[in-house]
Amino acid sequence: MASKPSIPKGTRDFAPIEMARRNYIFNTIKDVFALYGFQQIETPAMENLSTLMGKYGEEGDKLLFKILNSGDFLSGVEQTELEGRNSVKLTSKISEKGLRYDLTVPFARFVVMNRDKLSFPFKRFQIQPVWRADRPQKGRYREFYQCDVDVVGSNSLLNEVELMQIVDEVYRRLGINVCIKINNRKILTGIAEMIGEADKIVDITVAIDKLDKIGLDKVNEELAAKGISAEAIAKLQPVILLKGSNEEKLQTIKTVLASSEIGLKGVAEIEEILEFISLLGVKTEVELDLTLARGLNYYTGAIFEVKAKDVQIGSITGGGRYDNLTGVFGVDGLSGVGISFGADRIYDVLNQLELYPSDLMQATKVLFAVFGNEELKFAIECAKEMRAAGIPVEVYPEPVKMKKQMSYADAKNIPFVAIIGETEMAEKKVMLKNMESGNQTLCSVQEVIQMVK
RNA sequence: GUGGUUGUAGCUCAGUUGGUUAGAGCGUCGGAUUGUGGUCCCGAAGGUCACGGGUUCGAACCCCGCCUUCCACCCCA
Repeated sequence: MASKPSIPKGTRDFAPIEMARRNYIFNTIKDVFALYGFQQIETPAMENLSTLMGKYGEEGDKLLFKILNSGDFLSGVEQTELEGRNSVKLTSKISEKGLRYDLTVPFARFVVMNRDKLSFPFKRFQIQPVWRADRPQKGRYREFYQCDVDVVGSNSLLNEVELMQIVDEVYRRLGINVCIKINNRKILTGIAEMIGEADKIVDITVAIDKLDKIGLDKVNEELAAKGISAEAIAKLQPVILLKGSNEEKLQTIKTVLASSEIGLKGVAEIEEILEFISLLGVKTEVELDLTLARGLNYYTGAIFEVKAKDVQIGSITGGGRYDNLTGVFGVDGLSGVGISFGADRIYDVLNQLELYPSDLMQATKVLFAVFGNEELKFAIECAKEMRAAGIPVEVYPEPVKMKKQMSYADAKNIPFVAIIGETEMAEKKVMLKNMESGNQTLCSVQEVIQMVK
């Protein structure tokens, strides 16, 4: 007896209903991307480990899924190395490929390898699964999809503005109320300078990013634990607790950062972006949030995060500007800005709010139900004619009991059943039943096409 | 990676201090109805109680291990 089948921890199957919903999300996003001239690319599921290692920090390296070399993967390993039991060292000998951890690093690699063919600014989007050997939780998987959209090779803030228009449009189409939070890494850097802890910028941002979640006291505790001076923490308080409209916040922060060149640059960038946003009449609420840091420390300019207003869930979209995207692969001077839509979380939000269009699962329009093999032949000819007219139809493949065939149509939410028996076939017609009303009429295939179109 | 939690029919779950043959609802299949689904009625099939050890006369239940689920950290989408 075979044992019960299973799938690896943190992975999922997607049944038809889930695929219909996921495709609805992906298609909505793709349609909007296309409106702004973004082009789709794909990269391999696996990359060379040399491409991936060291790009996500020490923690990230641990979370990479590594692929065992093919064939006799131990052939190049000495006995002493095996006995040494040094996993990290051994890994590099027996594995040279890994599953991608995100879409940004493979994209940077792609840009470097194809820079002769690309014209810049290059606007690309990419929707593919990524893998992380993290411990799964609700809404956290070992295989999940990212939807990345980036512009590389342009420093213009117009790119930031376009990305926010895209966010605005995508969520308008999906019917989700959201708030876009923005910040700027340069402002954070300026703040760190002003409180005299410039070298602790990463620790500071990681700590204040948690304000929403753990509260002010815990944030201050964490700051102290990271070695930030009490004086610096005190100076930080007014910034963390900043309230009011975006204009008021900007005024306050300008005075705080008066002597920080980089800080004021960040403020100016935010001001320019907000100006465009109001000029374009973007309807989504845009809020300047100085506690927004996004742990990733490769951001260098604008930072975005999108939160659903009606559902308690983490951010559903995030991103920012990162200078020197391709520097690690030896090509300097290419700045990028991009965002990533969290498809799995958007899926959860749409589920909770029941915002899916009602006809998502209604693909087949007509089911042909027959009483015998002769009728079956007639049915497949009718089906061919209807498909040629662009109408999705199915033929029940066996002349089983009508009850069974009707149930099938019902379960699959097919709106019409074309019943064919001896009497119908004699007239070269079908008995078309409307499954919702229960009414049925005898009609020709051409008439059926007109009725269900 | 740390600490906790979960697993019983296809699904959602009951199951007494350890005691005969492990139950229900939904779903599936069949019948009522030999040309008609979604409601109602009748019936049936379906289980190595996640898996592997142990304790016991006896284990779904107690102990150990292991996998899985979910939760809080860490980190992150």
